[in-house]
Amino acid sequence: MQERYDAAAIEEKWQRQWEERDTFVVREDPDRQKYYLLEMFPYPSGRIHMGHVRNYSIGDVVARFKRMQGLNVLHPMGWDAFGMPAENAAIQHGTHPARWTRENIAHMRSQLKKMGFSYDWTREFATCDAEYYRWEQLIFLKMYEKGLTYKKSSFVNWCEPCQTVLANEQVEDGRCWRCDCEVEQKELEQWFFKITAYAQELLDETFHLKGWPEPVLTMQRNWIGCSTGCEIDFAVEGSGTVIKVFTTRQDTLYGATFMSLAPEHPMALELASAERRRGVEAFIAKVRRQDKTGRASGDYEKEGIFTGSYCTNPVTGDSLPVYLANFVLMDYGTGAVMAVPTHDQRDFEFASRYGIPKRLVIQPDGGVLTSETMTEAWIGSGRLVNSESFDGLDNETAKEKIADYLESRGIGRKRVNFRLRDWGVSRQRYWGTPIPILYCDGCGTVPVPEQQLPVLLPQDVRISGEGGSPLTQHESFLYTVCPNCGGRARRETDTFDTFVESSWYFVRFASPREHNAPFDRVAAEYWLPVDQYIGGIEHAVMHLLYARFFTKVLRDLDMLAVDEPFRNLLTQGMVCMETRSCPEHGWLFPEEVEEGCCSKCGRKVTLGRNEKMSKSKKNVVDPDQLIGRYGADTARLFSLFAAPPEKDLEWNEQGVEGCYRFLNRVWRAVYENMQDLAFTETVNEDAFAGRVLRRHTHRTIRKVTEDIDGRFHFNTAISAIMELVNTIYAFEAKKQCPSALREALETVVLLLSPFVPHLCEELWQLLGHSGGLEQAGWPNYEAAALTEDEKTIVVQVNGKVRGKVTVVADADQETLKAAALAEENVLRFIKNKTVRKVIVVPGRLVNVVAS
RNA sequence: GCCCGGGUGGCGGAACUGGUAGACGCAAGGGACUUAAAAUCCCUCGGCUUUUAGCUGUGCGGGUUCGAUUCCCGCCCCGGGUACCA
Repeated sequence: MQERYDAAAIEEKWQRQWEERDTFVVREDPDRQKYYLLEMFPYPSGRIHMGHVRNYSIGDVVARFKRMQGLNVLHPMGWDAFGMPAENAAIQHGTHPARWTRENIAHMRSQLKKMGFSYDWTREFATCDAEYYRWEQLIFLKMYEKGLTYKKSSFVNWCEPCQTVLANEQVEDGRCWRCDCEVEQKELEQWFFKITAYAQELLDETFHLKGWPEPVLTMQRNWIGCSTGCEIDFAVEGSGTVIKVFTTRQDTLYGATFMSLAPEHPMALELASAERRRGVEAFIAKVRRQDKTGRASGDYEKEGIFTGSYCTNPVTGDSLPVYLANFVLMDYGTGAVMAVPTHDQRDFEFASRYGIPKRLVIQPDGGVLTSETMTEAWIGSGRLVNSESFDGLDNETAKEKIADYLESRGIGRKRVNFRLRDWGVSRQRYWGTPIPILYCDGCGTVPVPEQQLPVLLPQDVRISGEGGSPLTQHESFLYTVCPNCGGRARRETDTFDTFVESSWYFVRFASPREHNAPFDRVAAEYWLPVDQYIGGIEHAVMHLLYARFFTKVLRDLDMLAVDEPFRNLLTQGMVCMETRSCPEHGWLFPEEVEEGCCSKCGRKVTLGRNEKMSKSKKNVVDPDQLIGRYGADTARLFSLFAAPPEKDLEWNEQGVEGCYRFLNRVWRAVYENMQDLAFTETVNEDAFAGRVLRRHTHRTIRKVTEDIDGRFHFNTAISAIMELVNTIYAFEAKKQCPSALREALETVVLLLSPFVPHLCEELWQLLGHSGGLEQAGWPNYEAAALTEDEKTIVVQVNGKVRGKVTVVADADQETLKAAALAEENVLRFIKNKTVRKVIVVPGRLVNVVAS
């Protein structure tokens, strides 16, 4: 055995062995318990960053742990390869998105391999493979047949000078990130998935996903946003039309004194009176210039305009002015809100601003509110007033009674409304899955026949960033023959939202080479659902909700008998690092800073706050350098030791140093004890020292097993192993207790192996085992080895620690109490006081209450 | 704005169900070994004080409790998401 720990040599050796022996290649085996472990696959941005290292290190610990426990572990990896950055790179550097993406994948694959992650690489695929996206097109066609996808118009961010649609992140303060021109809202016909048809089921199932973090479920419930209320008809005066509103506060209907509509409401213009029309048009145009995100998040001042029309409050008969208001969104409810200034704060402010009357209809218990003296809306409960026959009812009862009354009169109906909107999947972009639809002058919208799939994304395009998607100008792609009438047809040029690819990739991994269908049903039903899914908290709602939706769609298309895709979910925090900037050169990479100064100009560098690592702010650490200097095992260990998975992780180079030192310490612990381990005969094994070491060994097995399994407290698991290593170093009775020493060392190697597999495989072999770690299996602790003879109990007086007593481990309450009251320092504190009460927590503490 | 988290020494974090606050590691200081350095090993390490001990301390202000980092109420700050970044 070599004296020095040589990470590079060991890692290369074992990575080669794993590859040559297909160690992590799996297939379905009905006789073995399966375990499907999945980490969110990466976008191939160029190089892996510490967020990936962390995510995939976490996953690999679980994969290796479960394998050691004897499970049949599926642990695949692939690439979420369509998306905007590839197009941005094409615009900036002229590289074709396909080439850019393939090169990035090649580099990132080699980086992941150097980390020693235990993937079944035979299952790898990229979503930009036609062999993948063709099946996505097929699923779309099946959804189309079933009426789960449809077209409607909706608004997009539009930059007129660039002639292109902008993503929300490309809009900065309402301006285009490239040309800095004002962004406007443009109406386009777009494809949607009917996720709202699944709103109730998606919501109901959140109450059964026991393996998901509660905050994620809460976020999904709030996102789906189920509310029960009424749809109420308000007749427009002097016309035969009605405005339908949705409200959850029908108990305040008698207090409705105006109506507010979204500026995009289809009736907005027709309601404008002749003399107000120009003002209304100007207002609508103004709101269109406000970007969607900003409007929804209340960045803009709340304002509105009177249309000149009135509608009738169906219960009071009062005439209500109809306004357009920028804070009313067409996407929610009916796009029209009955406004009750006295009981809704937004309406209160709006009414005050525009001089609209207020009418109090709910009086809080014991309160004496009047509409004239109110300074804010009363949104709490109370009894109805000014509401005719409903006066005196508490408002919750009134909700029910008024809903019944509206239904009986035919002017309203009870309704459940979801905040969740249908999923718009059209993107006016090149680098995505083509939507398999044709438009024929004679036949209209025609789905591409299944046997003509895939609709291949053409490669011969130039991407300029101007004039929209190059597909709209690609003649041979654009024009084809209508399968119905044989006439000329034009292809859909929109591509899918990339969330569509990530909504079913976990199913494809079960049979990634299947050539006749999206997946092999038997394989998929063997592996699914995913037993443990691991990824960033930023995906808590959208990706995870879409994936759940898709799984249910596949089920209803009779393709897969699975209701929920992910049994257990772990959401990890961000990896952060401080930012650095130079007054001359802007953001700087860490390696561009020398002794606090910019390496380019020598100016003093300003340190910024800690932020999520991102290429744009250059606060990134390249794992390659880390692996080069310390090895993959150290990089893995540090990313796991520095913080628990769900918390944000702040980068700190010195912590890495410590982890590297620890691995050296483990290496030396084996190296230096090799001689002593050679003694196999048991000499005086019952010695007290040996029993103490064994107790620590078995306590560590229990602790590490509990920390890994289900709780993912890797940082404390590693701490516990460090403590055992410290104990081994301090263990003096090596010659007397060689088998206790061997047991302790081998336990360290086994427990540490999911974290630092290369080092541990090597040490396991050096310790004389030929079978490898997976064959060795995960150790079990012996309950008998854990028993203690004595325990130290804390004694408090009035809740403050005043002493400690050592008693036999199973001491009863009376013994504890007596020992506590006899403790010297405790006596000092209860002198001249009366003992009122003594609280005994067995095995922990005694608290003497005295006054 | 709305929804979801988080805030503990010089730093990362620990304390699992209300029961010793600061495990483990980093940094720092002191010492040993060495011609020297690296590596390694040992000791100290929240603050304050009258230092075998006491007071104080988990973002801030209250509350519940024998006892609160943990539970409740009200604030402040930071992070994530907010439907076209993935």
